[in-house]
Amino acid sequence: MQTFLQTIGALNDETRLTILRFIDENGAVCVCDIESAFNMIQSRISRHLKILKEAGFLRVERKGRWAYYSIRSPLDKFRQDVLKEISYLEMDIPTLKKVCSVTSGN
Amino acid sequence: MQTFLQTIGALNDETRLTILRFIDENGAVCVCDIESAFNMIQSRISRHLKILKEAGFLRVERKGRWAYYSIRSPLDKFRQDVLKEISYLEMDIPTLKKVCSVTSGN
DNA sequence: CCCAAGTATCAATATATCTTGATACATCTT
DNA sequence: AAGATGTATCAAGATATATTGATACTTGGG
Repeated sequence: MQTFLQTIGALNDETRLTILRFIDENGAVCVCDIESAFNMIQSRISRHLKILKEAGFLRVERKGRWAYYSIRSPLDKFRQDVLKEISYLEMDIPTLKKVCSVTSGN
Repeated sequence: MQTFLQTIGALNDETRLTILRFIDENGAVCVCDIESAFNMIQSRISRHLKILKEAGFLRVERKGRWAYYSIRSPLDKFRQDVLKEISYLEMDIPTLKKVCSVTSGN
C-alpha cells in the first residue's frame, strides 16, 4: 500500500510527469540538462528527480561530477503501463540542449 | 495531461484506494454502507466518492433516497490496470454490513 | 404539508506538498 | 590546497488537499 502510494504520489505532479517523459524520450540526462531545458532552478529539479527515483521510475549513475538519470530497467509491469500512458499525453516537452560545462571543451 | 493528473490525484489517498477496492469487491453500495463500514463521517465519504467519480472510476445510480456507487463500466485500459494493481495491494478492507434504514424492513 | 433519512456542499481548520534561496558536499582543475 | 562546477539537502514561506461540522438539497412516508 505504502509503495503504491509512493508511486502514485510521484506521478501526482505536472513537473515530474514532464521530466519523466523528457527522460523517457532523451535517455540518460544529467541534472543540468534538465535544469536548462526546463528553465528551473537546480534544487527543484533535484528534488523531483529524487522523488521519481525513490518511486522506482528512475536510476542514477554518477560519472565524475555529473549524475545521469535514466529510466530504471527493468520496470515492473505497472510502471511500464504508467510510462506508456504518459507517453500518450499531450504535453509540451522542452527540447534537450546539451549545455553542461563540458560543451566548452568540444 | 489534466485528465491524467485528475486520475492520478484521485488515487493519491489511502482512504480512496480503500473505498475503490471496497466497491470493487462488493459491487454497488450506497454512501451509508461505506459510512458505516469505514466508520467515517458522511461528508468525508461523499467527497471521496465525488473525486473517484470525477476521475472516471465510479458511477452513481440513484434509487429513491439512496445513491449507489459502483465501478464504472466500461473502464479504459489504464484504469483497469490501476484497478488490478490495487486489487493486489495488502490492505485492510472493512467488511460490508448492510445497515441502511431499509434493514429495519427485513 | 411536515418530518425524517440519505446525500451533497460549503467554510474553517489541519495537514501535506511544492518552491525558493542558502548552504553543504563531492569531484575536477590548476 | 584553493577555486570552480555539479549535485543534494534544508528551512521558510507558498500552495494544495483533507477533515470536520454545519447546513442545504432531495426523496419518501405519515
